[in-house]
Amino acid sequence: MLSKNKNVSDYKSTKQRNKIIQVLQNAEKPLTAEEIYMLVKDELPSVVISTIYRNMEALKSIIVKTVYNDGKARYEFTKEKHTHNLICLKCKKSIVIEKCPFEAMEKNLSEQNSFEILEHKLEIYGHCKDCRRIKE
Amino acid sequence: MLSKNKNVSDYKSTKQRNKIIQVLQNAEKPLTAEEIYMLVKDELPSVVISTIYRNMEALKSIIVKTVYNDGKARYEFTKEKHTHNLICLKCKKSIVIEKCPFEAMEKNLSEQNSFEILEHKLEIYGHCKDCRRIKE
DNA sequence: GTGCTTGCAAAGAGTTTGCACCGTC
DNA sequence: GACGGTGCAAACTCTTTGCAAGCAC
Repeated sequence: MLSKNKNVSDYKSTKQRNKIIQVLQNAEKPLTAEEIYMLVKDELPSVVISTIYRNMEALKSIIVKTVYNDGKARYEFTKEKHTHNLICLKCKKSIVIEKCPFEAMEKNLSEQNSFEILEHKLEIYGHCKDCRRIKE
Repeated sequence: MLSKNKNVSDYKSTKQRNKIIQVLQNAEKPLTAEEIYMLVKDELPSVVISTIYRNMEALKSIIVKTVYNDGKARYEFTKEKHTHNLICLKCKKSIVIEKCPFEAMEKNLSEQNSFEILEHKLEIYGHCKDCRRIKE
């Protein structure tokens, strides 16, 4: 599994791969392998979950993997624009924040700590507008 | 395993528990269960890793669990003061950021999205001062 | 003594991998 | 036709759980 500097167009187009990409494009939140699997399975009943995992690996260059605190990885397309999400703890929906709240601090932080910042991960958890109305 | 509003002092003090707490206190970074296990094992060779996991659960109220992108959970004491870390991708050391870069944005973000923010997770990855000097 | 805690073994969940067949280019 | 992709089954890693014995209070 060595990276050979491939880009996406080097890969074969299969019906599984195409459907996986379509599922991710239509997703309104990052999806778990299981979720992608179920959605792909709707149209291609014979897929197995290892095909999902192998494609996540193959499409690595255009997909971001984030492991949440429940131990499950979520996958989504890399945004052209760097964004973060407000993640609802009840309905699990996620709201995209266009402006990265962290950006402004990054330079200072980097200088103050002599630390070369390469990437960061910010997830914000709470209750969305809809779920705040529901008394638990 | 229902929470009965216990606090830490409700729990029995065992040599395993005490050693685990000591290990976490001396840690300079959040530790995996495996790392805690190995350190505890040095003094109590008979411990098993399930004891570590069960104590992480028991001490939940004073410990924060964070799952990194490698799929492994890390545990550390909850800081009185909310902090974040600069995590070095080479040596894995982590540098504490006292001032939360996110705090200032929180109120605005919450209002703009009608989202009740309950918690957030911010991890910053890069290379620390020491590791920047080393050519890979 | 009671009930939480531990050690041990086995089970679970999520993810990865070996292998033979299949499909794309 | 070559080679990457897929289905299937088994393996692996991290974490959780049932049970009986042990230990703290």
